[in-house]
Amino acid sequence: MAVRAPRKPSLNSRSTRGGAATRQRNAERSRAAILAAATAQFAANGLGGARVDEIARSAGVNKALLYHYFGNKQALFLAVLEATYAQIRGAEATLELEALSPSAAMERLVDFTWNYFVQHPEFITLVNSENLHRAAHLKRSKRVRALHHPLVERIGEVLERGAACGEFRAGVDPVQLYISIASLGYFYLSNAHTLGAVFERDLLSPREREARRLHVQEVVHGYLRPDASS
Amino acid sequence: MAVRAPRKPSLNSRSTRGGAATRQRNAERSRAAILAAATAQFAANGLGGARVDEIARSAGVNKALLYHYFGNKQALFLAVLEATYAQIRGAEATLELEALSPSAAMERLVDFTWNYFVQHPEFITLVNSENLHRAAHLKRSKRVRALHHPLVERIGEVLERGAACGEFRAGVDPVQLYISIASLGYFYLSNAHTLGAVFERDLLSPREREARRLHVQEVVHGYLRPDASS
Amino acid sequence: MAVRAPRKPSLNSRSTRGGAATRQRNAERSRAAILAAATAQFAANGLGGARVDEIARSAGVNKALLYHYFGNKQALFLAVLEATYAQIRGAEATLELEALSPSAAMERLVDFTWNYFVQHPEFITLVNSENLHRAAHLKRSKRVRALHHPLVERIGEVLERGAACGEFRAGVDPVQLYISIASLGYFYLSNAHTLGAVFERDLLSPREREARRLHVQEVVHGYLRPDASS
Amino acid sequence: MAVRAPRKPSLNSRSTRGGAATRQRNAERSRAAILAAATAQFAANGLGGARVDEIARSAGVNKALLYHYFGNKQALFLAVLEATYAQIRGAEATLELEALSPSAAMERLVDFTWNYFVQHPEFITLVNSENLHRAAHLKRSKRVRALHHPLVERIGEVLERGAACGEFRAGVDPVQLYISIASLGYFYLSNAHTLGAVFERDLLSPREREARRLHVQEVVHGYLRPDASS
DNA sequence: CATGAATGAGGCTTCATTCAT
DNA sequence: TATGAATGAAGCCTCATTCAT
Repeated sequence: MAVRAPRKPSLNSRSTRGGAATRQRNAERSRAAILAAATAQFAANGLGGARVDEIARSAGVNKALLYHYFGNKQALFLAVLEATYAQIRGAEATLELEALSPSAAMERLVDFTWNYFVQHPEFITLVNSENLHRAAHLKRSKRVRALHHPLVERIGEVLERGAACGEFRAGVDPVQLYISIASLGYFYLSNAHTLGAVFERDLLSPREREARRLHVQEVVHGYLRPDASS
Repeated sequence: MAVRAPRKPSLNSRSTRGGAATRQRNAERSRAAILAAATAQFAANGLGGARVDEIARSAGVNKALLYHYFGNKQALFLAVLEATYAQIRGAEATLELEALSPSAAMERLVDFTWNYFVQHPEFITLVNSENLHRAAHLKRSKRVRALHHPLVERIGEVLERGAACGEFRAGVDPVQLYISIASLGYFYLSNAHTLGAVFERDLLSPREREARRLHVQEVVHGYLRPDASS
Repeated sequence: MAVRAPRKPSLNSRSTRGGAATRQRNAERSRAAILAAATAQFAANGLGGARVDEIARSAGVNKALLYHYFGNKQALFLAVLEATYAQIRGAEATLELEALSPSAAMERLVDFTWNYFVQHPEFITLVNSENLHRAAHLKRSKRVRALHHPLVERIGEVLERGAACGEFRAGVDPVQLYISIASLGYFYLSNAHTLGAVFERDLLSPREREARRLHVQEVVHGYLRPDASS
Repeated sequence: MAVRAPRKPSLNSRSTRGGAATRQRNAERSRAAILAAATAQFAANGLGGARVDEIARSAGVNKALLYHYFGNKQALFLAVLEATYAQIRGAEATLELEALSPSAAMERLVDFTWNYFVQHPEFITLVNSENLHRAAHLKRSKRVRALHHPLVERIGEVLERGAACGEFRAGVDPVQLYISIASLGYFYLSNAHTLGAVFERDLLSPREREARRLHVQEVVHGYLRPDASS
């Protein structure tokens, strides 16, 4: 009555063969599967709209396991956010901007950023969802903060080189610039649906997307080029 | 002696004497109260996160009345969206860009856009929420589409005047430009929480906000100024 | 997706006839039905063992209504406790102990207490459950405290009269005495199952119950009678 | 140089060399650890409220081991109950009541009972929990029944001696008396939280506890003393 | 025009228990 | 003897929506 009745042995047990290695591997695999499924679900529906049931189902595991590994929905969301930021900053770190001329470095950064957003639409929705919650989860994460120090430094270095050799205007704040570079792509893609609806243009067609990429390059380049009169 | 204070009639007190006209007025008042409450709630929590109960409560009306007027949550959300877009486009329409030099007109548009976003944070969350739903509601609204034709025309006119007199570069797509102007402010404000967390800067402090406004002006102006070599 | 789909009209609506009075009456009736069902369930299974589903089902109402009226399981439990204490103290208050001789008054109080416990076994389980939780709910209830002031006063008055006329020993603390009177019955009934099991006696048979009632009377009377030597 | 501190072997460390004997010893240790942890958890939360997870964790063993040794939660609960009853009856058996005068013997029994309840609060909660389940577990245990025969006999012997020498009234049922002795302490302690809340007294303070002990002695003695007139 | 009562469906989370080694 | 991985069932609670007046 008040005590839960003992569970009868289930009949659909999966008799996975394999040694301790298999178990171990499955543990990692389960965690990864949950994280991947959660990323997809949170991206598609936001934190509030995602369903734990659906995440577990599409990860191929039991809901209880999800809670065993991640604690609760919000902690899982934070885990997803951390993995997501680690991914973009990790990819970004391979750009080797130092090896390029300032203009070429900036062009590559702009292209990378745009392309990353295009190829990882989940990044945008996840970050939007986190902003709806005023970054409540991210604020608690030291890991994510640490990821961003090198980014700012690298951009600052490019700007300095560019200013020194006369390719760029001087006095540009690397954080402001990075936010602008991100803005021009992120907003376009994040708001493509409403913008497309109100301006009656399919902003996500390949042609329009390519046009936008060029436009962003032009805006950034146009802004950075030094004043004609100086 | 104490004079009894007149009882303030409740928003929709049924004790109001009067015929159809009074009833009509109360109806209008109720509708408006619901819409205002819904705007606040949807802005604060998104479509999925907003609670019909809470909207009704904070509007001071019964839930059933809300359904009576608006049908369901999604229809209410669309009503909020339409009102929200009408508001920004209406305010924008009073700018009288035609009366200004191209540069001044552009500056005013940029300032207006930035300031509007700052002063109407609900606009951003509402539009984000609609984008999470792939503009499913907006696509059904003719009203909103119509609101945007004049905007594009007006910007196009400024760009043409600017190109003609040499103040601006030629060949700029007004839609692309408008999206960029919006991007630079919207993204900054929409993502201020996550950006603030990862860059460890309070991007919403008055000082930082003013810095951003100037930066946006510079980016737009820097981009539009004609090439030095031409 | 993220937004819950609208509910289709249910087909099993109960077309209760009747005017506003019916509605009103049903509201009270629903509350009362929930409280009664909750009392039974909490008594049978304790706070932790009771099931909200079962309470709602046996009250003939929807779970959501239960939450609408009572907030949550614990608040419902407190409501049950308050009603339960009000009941016993209310019944007790009709005893008119002042109209009886001290001995007769005490006898009546002992009988009442024993009989109440016998006839209201739910009282015992509910109070036990609350004690398992260290009276966490009761401590927050002013209502219950107020109920007990008259009880102590009334017992004190009987004791004083008894001591004055030589029927009782002097210096008895009314609270200690009341606790003892309650003990002798409550413990017997509350622990009848374990005591019955270990002593191999059916302590709840009518004969044994009557024997216990007399025993309690004797213990109380034996204790209160003044010392022979004095 | 720093001398490396010897690593304390974990409770069930598998690195322990040795044959079956060692394994046996660890097994015993694990069983005991589980039983102790279970006693604490069941006492603190009742059968329904205790968590198998928590028991295993605080015993420092794996949950599966717990099931390996005890079968299931309810069987573990019974094991705890049996050990608990064995403990109190074992301690009681050392009282040597036969060596004392009837009055002194009774006083010692009352004191022992009270003190045991004070020092073993887990006894009370465990027994209460078992009563909530109508002694379903205990009824199946022959071991526990056997423990209680000597108790009844010993009390009966004291009562007879007391009646014979005129110290006690005649005709007292030893089971009734034992239940009353237990009642007066058990109920007070078991219900200290609710009684304290309603009577607004801290019944568990040292001073109040001592007052209760004396009161119980007085009640038992007052009841047992022979009638003055006879 | 307005309302308090009521509900079905589903959401997050917990828990006793078993599996495979 | 011992364990980490995994799960089915169920528990508490919420929420958009409808009913009856």
